[in-house]
Amino acid sequence: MAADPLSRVFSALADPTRRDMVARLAVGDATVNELAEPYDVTVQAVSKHLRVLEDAGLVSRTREAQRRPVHLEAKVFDLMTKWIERYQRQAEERYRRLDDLLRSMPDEREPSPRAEPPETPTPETPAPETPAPETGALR
Amino acid sequence: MAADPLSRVFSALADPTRRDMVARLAVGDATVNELAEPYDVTVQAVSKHLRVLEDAGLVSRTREAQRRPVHLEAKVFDLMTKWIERYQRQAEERYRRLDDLLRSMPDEREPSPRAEPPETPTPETPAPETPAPETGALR
DNA sequence: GCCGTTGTCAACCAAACGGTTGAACAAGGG
DNA sequence: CCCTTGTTCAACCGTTTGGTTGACAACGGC
Repeated sequence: MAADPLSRVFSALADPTRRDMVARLAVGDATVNELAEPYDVTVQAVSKHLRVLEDAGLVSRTREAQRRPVHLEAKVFDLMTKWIERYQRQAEERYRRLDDLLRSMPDEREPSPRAEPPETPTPETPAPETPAPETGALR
Repeated sequence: MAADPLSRVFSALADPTRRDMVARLAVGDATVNELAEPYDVTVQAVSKHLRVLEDAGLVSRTREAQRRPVHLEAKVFDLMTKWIERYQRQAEERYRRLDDLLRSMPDEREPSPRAEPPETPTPETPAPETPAPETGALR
């Protein structure tokens, strides 16, 4: 079972059935049987999927008589969006910088449209991962 | 190999090593060997990871002599953020509606903090998946 | 022209995944 | 009190995944 939370969330949403269940749960809480109804898999399989979603923190279950209503825990999404936005922004920023550079020295034999940011030709950059945020990433 | 693009992207980012490589590539393009250097796995393993990222559309490789510079294709992130935001919004909206309802009829024996949206008690909702966007999603 | 560098392909392996069936557990309702 | 309903646990099975080693293709430098 993937140790770090971010991996768990991404991994949980990597399955179309599970994404589908999240979509259903965004409409409202549901029981396991209700969730299983649209699919031609057994209830046990759905239960397993829910466990994955629960481990990822995307879903919570409360007991209510013999039923176990499943509830979408939407705030976990933030984990992903934060991660994604960081690198999206960073990539855009880099592109902008490169663009500026190419514009500022237009005679230099340009190294091809997509290249390293010149001030960091290809050095170590041993810890590219964001210092804290990423889980155990960097292993 | 996961058929739908969204699954491929989520799945590609479900691995910490691959997320790490994306983080590295946000800084600037890199060759396979450069990417492999921080890890104690073989170059072949890194090559495999890159293939996964490439299949997900997160990365592109161009030939440059015997080197194969890897480039981050940041716009694929939009696929995920769009999906996530939809359900995040939907869940918030639902919560707001439920909240309003509870406030508007304060005497009714409340069914417990988290429950179905009353106007949709637990009907079929046979196709919870977003009609178009999902799996065939944007594709 | 060969050699070293860079990267991929192929075959293999252990572990994880998504699914199944069958049994068990939990809580009401007759 | 048993029986039905709802859900999970356990064992098993085929496929996928992340990793390995070994061979080989492509190219540039000397």
